[in-house]
Amino acid sequence: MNDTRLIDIAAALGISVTTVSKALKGYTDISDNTRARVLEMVATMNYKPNANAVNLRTNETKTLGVVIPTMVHHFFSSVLNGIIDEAENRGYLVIILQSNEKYELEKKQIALLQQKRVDGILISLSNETDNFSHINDAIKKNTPVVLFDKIAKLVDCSKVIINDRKAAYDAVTYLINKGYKKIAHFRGSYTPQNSIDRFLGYKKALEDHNIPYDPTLVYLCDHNSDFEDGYANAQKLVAEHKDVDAVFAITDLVAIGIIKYLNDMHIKIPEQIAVFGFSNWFMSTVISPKLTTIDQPGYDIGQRAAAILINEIAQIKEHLPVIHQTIELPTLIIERESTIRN
Amino acid sequence: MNDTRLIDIAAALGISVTTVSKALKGYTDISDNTRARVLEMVATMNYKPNANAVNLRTNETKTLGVVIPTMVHHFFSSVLNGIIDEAENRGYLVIILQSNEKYELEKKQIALLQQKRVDGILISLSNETDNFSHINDAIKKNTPVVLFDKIAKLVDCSKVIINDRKAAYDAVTYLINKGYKKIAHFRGSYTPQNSIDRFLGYKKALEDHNIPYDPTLVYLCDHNSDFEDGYANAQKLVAEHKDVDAVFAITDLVAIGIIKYLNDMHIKIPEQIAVFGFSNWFMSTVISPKLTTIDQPGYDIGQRAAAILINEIAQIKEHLPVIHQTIELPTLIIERESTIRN
DNA sequence: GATTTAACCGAAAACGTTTTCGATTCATTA
DNA sequence: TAATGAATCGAAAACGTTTTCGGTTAAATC
Repeated sequence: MNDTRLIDIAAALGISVTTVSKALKGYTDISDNTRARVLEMVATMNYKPNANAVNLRTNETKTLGVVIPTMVHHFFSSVLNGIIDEAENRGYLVIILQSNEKYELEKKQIALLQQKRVDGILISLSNETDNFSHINDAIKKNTPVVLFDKIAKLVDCSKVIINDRKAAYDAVTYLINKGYKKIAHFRGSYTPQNSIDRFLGYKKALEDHNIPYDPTLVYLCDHNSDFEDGYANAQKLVAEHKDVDAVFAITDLVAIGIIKYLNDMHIKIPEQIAVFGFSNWFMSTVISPKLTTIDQPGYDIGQRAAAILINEIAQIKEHLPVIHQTIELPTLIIERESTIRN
Repeated sequence: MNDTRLIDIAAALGISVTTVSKALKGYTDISDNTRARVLEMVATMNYKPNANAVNLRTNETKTLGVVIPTMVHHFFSSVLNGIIDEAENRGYLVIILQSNEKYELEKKQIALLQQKRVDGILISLSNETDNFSHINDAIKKNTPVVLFDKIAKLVDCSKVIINDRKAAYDAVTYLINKGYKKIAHFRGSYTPQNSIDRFLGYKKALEDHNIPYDPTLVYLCDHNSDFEDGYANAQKLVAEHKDVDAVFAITDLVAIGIIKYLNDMHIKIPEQIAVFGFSNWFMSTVISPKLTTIDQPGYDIGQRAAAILINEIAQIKEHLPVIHQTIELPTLIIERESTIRN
């Protein structure tokens, strides 16, 4: 345990701890000569500041907290990637916690992060969460929060999202323009905003193109596994609606469940039923047929969210007013085999 | 910023900071009465200890550092899941850093973690890493390290791995027993231990079953994308060896690249060529045909690695001798369509 | 009644920084 | 020559805890 401290290099140089500290922090009342000597000794003694002492004194940790529903998920791991990169570039480290889609756990994780005194928190809400007092509590205590992906409009903080409603609208419009007449929607549970928005986009697109909205064409996927939800509901769909010719799924995984079932039943995609996903997972290029989907820029979302958070941290530190912003990142239709009829 | 401190609740109760602290830490020289009063006041004033002050005083951070090649990867996100769960259960938080398979970055990340004074470090080595001084340096400075998955035998620390050689041996033996005669191997780059071991397992299985080892049947996949490596090398394989009837791939992703190419060429799997993967990603149940593979218990690996690390931290703290252990987690053949001939 | 013992509490130091404020030196100016 | 100013440096307090060690009270023992 050869941790050299400020006092050690001060002793080695025969000067005071104050001078050493000041030399390192760029104070102007230190001569170039001593500064050079300090720098040299720091290098030879391999001095690294004790982060705990610095944190205690400066009252910041240079650490960000992240709470996501689950980490084993292509989209979220992409987001994390963006967060970690941006944070590291700006001198922050990242602590990651999972909510497992549970409200109580999400609440506990945020409390943990506050106790660790992270400088800011990034959250994608759990599906269960419909009470935001734990978030507001953190904000009130001066810990800036940025919401991403699964957000709540009611919370007063910055947000980074995609326009789920528009993306869904575009997807369904695409299907309509391709000539599909009877389009089903496999939706997610009722609380998450993006689940609601994608449904609304679906409905709006139908209405704008004079296709009557039929609630029996909407299937709810709110069990544990998106994949199995897709598979099971595809079975119901085929049984209940002989004449359906396309499905817009809330998730690639749901879509892949659908494809799986249709393949198993030897129902031709897209000749008999077309499938449209959402997220553009890697997997969707590998499945057969390749899945048409919406590209959701996970890395960018993470990166932007971290950037905004770090800026707000800086503003709070300088007692500047912080203006919350909501950033909407563009999505793209990725057209592949599952919707292209010859 | 209403952070209540020890001194605040001491003042509210008219007692000393010492007494409050002791009451909270279970010292026996505090009366039941005052302890109760302290506990109550702590609750009403919502006191949370300042982690930085505690860390400085106790010289520990209750934080673990993790360095992995990449986070956007099913196996590694599973491992992280296991690490985070175990850590949280034992009162630790986790800082995650990526090496992007670069030695220099890996080195930098470890230095960062040391500076943050994490209590221990978990690493899966980058493919580039063939010098381990940065790891040994951390160990020498009394920061325990546990290696997992991509390890180096030369480093003196605990390790959690699977028996790659045996798993590969089992896979190839399975193929041989199924009647496959000419089995190719798509291997990984030359430095990582598990790449080497899987290759050796492949070779040994052939030899033990009197099948001559043919180096031209071994294809190197060491580019950026496993998937594309698999696809490209499958093309070469089919061109160069008309009579190959099975491939053992180092990764599911490589295997899926192979499947993709064979599907594109309308080469029947497994009738013409069987494919065997490695890792049991979720994706392998979704591809068509479903992929036979080796199940690699990512979550368990992470959990065990974290558990060992935390135990070693405790032992070091109590000045007990720590005995490094290497844990080998069992793997399983998951038989699916890509190798089952009718 | 004097002494020991047990029960309970607090003063103070320590962890390693950062930062304020004052002190010292030396050259410069009136 | 005395006063001013610039250039350097250091003492000390502070951040919020934990822990050692000693002190005080009251009950128990001789």
